[in-house]
Amino acid sequence: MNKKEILEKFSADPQRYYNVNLFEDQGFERKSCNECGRFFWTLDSERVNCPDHSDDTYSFIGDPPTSKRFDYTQSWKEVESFFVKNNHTSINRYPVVCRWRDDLYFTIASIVDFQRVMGSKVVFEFPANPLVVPQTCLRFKDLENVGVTGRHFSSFCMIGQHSIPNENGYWKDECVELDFKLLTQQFGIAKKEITFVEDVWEGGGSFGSSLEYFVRGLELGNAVFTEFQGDLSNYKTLDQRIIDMGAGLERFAWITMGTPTAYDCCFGPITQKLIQKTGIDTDSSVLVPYFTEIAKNLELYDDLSQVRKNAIKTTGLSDEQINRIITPLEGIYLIIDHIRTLIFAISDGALPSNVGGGYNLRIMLRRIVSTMNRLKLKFDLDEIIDIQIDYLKNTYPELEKTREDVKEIISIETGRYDSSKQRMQKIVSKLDKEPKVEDLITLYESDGVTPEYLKEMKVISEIPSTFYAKLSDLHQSKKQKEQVNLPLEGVSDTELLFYGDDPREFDAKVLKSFENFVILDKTAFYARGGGQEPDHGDIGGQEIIDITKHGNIVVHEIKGDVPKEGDTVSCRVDAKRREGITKNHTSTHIINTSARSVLGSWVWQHSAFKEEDHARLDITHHSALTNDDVKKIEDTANSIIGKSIPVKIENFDRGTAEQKYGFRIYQGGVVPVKSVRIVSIGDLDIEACGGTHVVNTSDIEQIKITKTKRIQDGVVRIEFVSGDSAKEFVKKKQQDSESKEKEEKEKEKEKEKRIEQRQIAKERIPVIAKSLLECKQGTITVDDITMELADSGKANFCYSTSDNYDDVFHIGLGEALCKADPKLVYCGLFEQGEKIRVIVYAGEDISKEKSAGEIVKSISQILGGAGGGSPKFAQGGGIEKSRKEDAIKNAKSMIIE
RNA sequence: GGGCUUGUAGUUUAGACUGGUAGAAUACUCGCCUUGCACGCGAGGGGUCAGGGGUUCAAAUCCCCUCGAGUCCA
Repeated sequence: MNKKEILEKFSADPQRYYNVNLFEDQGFERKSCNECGRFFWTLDSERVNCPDHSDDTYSFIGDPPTSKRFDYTQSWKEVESFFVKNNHTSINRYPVVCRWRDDLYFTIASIVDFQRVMGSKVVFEFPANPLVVPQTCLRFKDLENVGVTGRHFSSFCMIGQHSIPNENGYWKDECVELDFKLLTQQFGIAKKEITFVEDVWEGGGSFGSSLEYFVRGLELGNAVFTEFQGDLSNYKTLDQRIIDMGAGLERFAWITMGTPTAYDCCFGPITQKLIQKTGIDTDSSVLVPYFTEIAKNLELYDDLSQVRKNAIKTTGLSDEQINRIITPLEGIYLIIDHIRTLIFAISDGALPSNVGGGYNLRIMLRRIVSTMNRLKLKFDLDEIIDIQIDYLKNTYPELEKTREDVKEIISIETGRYDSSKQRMQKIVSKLDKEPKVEDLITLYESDGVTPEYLKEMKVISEIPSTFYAKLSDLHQSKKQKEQVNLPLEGVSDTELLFYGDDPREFDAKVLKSFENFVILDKTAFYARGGGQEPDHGDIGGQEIIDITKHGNIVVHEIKGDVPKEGDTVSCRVDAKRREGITKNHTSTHIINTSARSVLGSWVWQHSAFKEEDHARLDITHHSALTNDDVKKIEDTANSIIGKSIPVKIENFDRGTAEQKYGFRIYQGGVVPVKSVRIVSIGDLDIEACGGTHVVNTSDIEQIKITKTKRIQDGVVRIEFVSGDSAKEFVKKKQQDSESKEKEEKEKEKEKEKRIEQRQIAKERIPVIAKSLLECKQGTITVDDITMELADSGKANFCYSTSDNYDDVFHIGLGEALCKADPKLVYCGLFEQGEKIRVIVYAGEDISKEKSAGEIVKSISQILGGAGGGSPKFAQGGGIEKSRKEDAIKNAKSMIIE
């Protein structure tokens, strides 16, 4: 749908869409901008242009329009007290990690808090009406702008003012009046300063008119009146109209403070502290005109560097001033902003990683580190985190709980970046020529070396324009989820017996049957869902293959013939299997909470799988688990079992459950139902869960973690067994460890033997060599070594067939002998296990004539094997031990001839 | 979920394509020289080549599996 078309339509009928009581009462005039033609409402008779094109745009910098000054914390207190005074409920912010919506990773607007997706429809659930919320929102679209433009943040506080027009709530007139009063009465802004601009908002299949309110060119808020659904050619009024007013808290603070940038007044004491530390001269006669120009120019150019260039030109700043003041300030703003976002994200359970939204967090941390490196800033990140949390907890006290966890994650991630940079440098240093596009893609895909980094390191001068096109070609294959369409129309919902008496045997009426599928009026068979595998059993004697849930209808797939519709069938659930699965399911909850308490608050369930005899739980965690971690988690889990805690199951309205227990309940993901089933193990673990559970933790008897594995960056898989399976596993493990111990002892012995052999070689070789060489002619034997010496000028031959020595000895002896007598060929044959090995050493003078390699080849062949090597040294072997003597004879004939 | 890279003394690594005695630097220990304190010379200890399996007479090297580290994409 085209936004422009809707705006044209709405602006053509201002009486219907935009004129609110306030405008009538106060005498606002509706005008059209001389520059762009957009319609706006003002009390200022001299104003001719819309806020984007007015002369007073951004003139609040250095000259705020209010007599009062409010920083970030105070601004919220003002907003909150105003709305509370006017019958609004102030509610706590929702997590920035948007766990209640599958299609969003982070919370991007305050209205998202109250949106729940049910099927393909978005419904709104408000815990109060009207309400106001200081919602931290994360947006990564304008990351390049952060720190530079003076007003872009990677996370910001959206003041959400929401109302449903009914007996409690209100519609347009009251909304705009409240916003006007907020600005004029609470913040003391002159009425003439406020401009309302006509706009529309559309998204998610619904749309409505909106009024954006500006003061001196700064958009403070946007009141959206979500009213219609459908598209422009065919729409109808929503059953549930909604006021969605979102205002930027940072901008409220900024306009009252009039600082050069919004960053100067929104981060608390940390900004000044870092500026002092760096020793930047914050001369307002430089900063105020510069940042005012930046703010004004931002809309004029697409390219940020152009905006910057133009502002520098207009304000006449020197390169020296830019390098000394502006650039370091931009860096400081970026660092503080990014850390604030990381604090919120990590506190709410997100981890920097290479997947999904976690990648944005990793990028931000890397921007922080590389900015510090580039500007040679030496900041203590822990200190920045501490000061920021100290400040933020005035508004968000919950951040205190995760203070240390945030530091831990950031320090781990910083370390990872350092090592990955070293790696990148190493890879880059190995490049011997300028890489082609193909090489760049390989470097990027396999080694994580970005072309930007290569450009920075001056390996390439420009990023080839075809790079991104080629890259995206490589990743175009898309997977589609298989969707099974079953003829389920008109079938009524299945009564779920496993939430009630949960019988193992029951009779039920067949509502529908087709192919291999049976639908009953009620069932005690658990259908696949929530990571829990389906039950086994039989329906009317026919074995069940699979059970799935389609909406509220349970479909059983069976082997063999299906019963007739209308029949009553007797059903039996495989009790043993169910018991195993049930224990494993409750164990999953127990391990999840144990892992969280052992590892840290960032641990969430990523996914889970429960079978009869084994189960696995994937949790979010930054590193692979150590043996110590595993042991602690297991011990914690078993102590929970030991405490015999009852497992309580209650049903709640979803909104109530969220408010009461928080978003920790969504461990298993979003629950697309109005009423949630809350499974709680004391107050240790509270989750929304539809699975089957034991009555008391003691029923599980024992939990044993069998294996852990890092399955992707930021996710660790824990495989475990519980109940009888755990007992069996422990027993088997003990047997294994006994046999392993034996094996290890043998290994140890072998090692000792080797050391002993080495010692023998060291001691004996010089003695043997000496006594052999002392003899000038004939045959001599020392310690099983036989030497046959010929007249000078001919080859000398020395051999051993003793098994008392190993390879180290033979090599050592051969080397020693050949060094002393360059015309000697040494040949060692010895048995090693099932095989026989040959080592031949040839002296310097003789090796050209009688190559060790050739000799070995020949001998090995006789022994039924093969071998090879260099002329001076070679080795080989075979399997025919009995032919040892033949082999020596052969060698002798080859050498002496 | 898919792909790719990678794992060798305490540390940095060579050797892998082409299977054949695991080598160097640095640190460490000892000795000599020197006695101006990041010097020179010599000797020595230190490696389950991530683990397991396979092929082979022979595997750090080739193949498979597992584990760890890293990275890109979805």
